[in-house]
Amino acid sequence: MSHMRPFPSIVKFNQLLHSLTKLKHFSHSLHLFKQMCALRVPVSDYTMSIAIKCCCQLYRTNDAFSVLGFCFKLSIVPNVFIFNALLDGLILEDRILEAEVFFKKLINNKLCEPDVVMYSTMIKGLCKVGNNVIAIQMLSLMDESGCKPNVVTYSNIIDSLCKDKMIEDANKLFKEMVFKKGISPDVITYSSLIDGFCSLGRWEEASKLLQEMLDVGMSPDLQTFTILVNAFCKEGKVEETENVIDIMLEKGILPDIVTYNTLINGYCLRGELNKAKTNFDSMVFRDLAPDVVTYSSLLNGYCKSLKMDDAMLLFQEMNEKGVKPDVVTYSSMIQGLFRVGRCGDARKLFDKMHGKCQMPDQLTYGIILEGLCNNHKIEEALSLFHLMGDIKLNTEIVMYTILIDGASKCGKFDIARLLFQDLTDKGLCPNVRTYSVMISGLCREGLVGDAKDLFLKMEASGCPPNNVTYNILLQGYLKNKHNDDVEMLLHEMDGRCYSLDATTLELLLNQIASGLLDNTLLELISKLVPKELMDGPSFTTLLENVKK
DNA sequence: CTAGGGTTAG
Repeated sequence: MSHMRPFPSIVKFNQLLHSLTKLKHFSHSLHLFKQMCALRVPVSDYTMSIAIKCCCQLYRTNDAFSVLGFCFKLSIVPNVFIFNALLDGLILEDRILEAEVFFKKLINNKLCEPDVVMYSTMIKGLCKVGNNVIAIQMLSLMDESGCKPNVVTYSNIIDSLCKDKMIEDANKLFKEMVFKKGISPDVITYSSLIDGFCSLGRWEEASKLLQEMLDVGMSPDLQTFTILVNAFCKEGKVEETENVIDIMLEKGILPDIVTYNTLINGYCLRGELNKAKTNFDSMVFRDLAPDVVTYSSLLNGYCKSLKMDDAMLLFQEMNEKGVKPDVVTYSSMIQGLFRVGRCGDARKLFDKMHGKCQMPDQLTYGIILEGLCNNHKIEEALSLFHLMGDIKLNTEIVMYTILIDGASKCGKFDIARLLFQDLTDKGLCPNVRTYSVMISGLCREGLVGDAKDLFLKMEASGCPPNNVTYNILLQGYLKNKHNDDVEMLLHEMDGRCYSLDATTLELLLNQIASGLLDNTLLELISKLVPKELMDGPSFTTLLENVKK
């Protein structure tokens, strides 16, 4: 095309760039764009919108704005597609404040009339930074300014609410969309809600939605099925998981790499390593190449089960296959090695990740601090902590909590106490975990009175104890024979609708059995036992209907 | 020849 004179129509060039962009070959597309400019091909506004989109998708939004400047030079008037791409780029880079300023500037300077896509993009950005309330305000704002929201606008907010576990609000908005606005939900809206309900274990409602979809003749797609697979195998519902896969295949929908990764990860989290490995093998058999997520998930499964030799072999295999381990992979491996006491090997891998330019992040450092503490290397952990510098920004309290827990578990409660004092002096606020870990440490030392004082201080400090804190203190009372306090705490837990964890329950029952605790407590205790995981048959029956 | 929403890993 570049050798033809005159040049082919710009439409032909645009089609070419468009195809590359659709295939996500953004840099190639940009490369061609640059060549076109060098050849002085008369580019159009559409060409510019593609170039700008490519920059944005490559996280080079600043460059995209340079291209916008180039538009003015060429006397190309930027259109709403160009502005939307730029807005989306800012949001992709989490530059929400700049996005808002840009959005307002476009409106105030009448550079373009915001359309439903622009509003939806802005709403997506607000949701992304956790500003659901403002997002909902913008929803009514757009309505007032005569721009009708559509199913995408609503789905953006609904999904965000679901992710924040605000499922009731999501459901309310869903109803508003359907009944007040007459906008029909599509497969994406349903999938978001189903995922929301599933992740809260609310199977009944999830299945009702799935049924509703089927009733209106809408078929779940690959992503909907992947959502169901994710929910089922994370819960250990093996039969249901396999059922979903079978149904997918019957409907001619083939699992993709994400579906397999989801399966493998889900099984690994349940310790079902054989199932995970079987799925790993079958994805290879189906000609899907495992990626870094696949390997990291399976490897994490091995690490969590302390099968470090298998993990090492897999780590080797991924390197041989040319799949580059990333910070997640290394962190999993390091955690596993620490857990089996192979501190030297953990250290080697830590050095290696630096060598491969995979920089440890906050989670990695947390894993290492915990690993060092669990292997009685408190001093090393402390010096690493002091060397960490900026990396611990925003997570310093997390690191402190790990160290406090580690020190007191090693019997060095004096260090734990110093650390707790230190963080307070620095003006850091202990969170519920910090307090819980401290209370646990105090109880371990037999200082139940101090533990109780700290427990009471939590409420006053605006950081009320949670279910875990209660269980920790209760265990402290039980182990230190503070039986008078036990009953009171149980009543409080009942009042707060808290429940006993397995360890605390066992401790309670043992003490009752051995006569250390009064058996009249049994009635109260039974109220605090969490409901069994609901294995209602409804989901299974429903899956049968999906087949039809 | 145009744009925006849902699924996976430490």
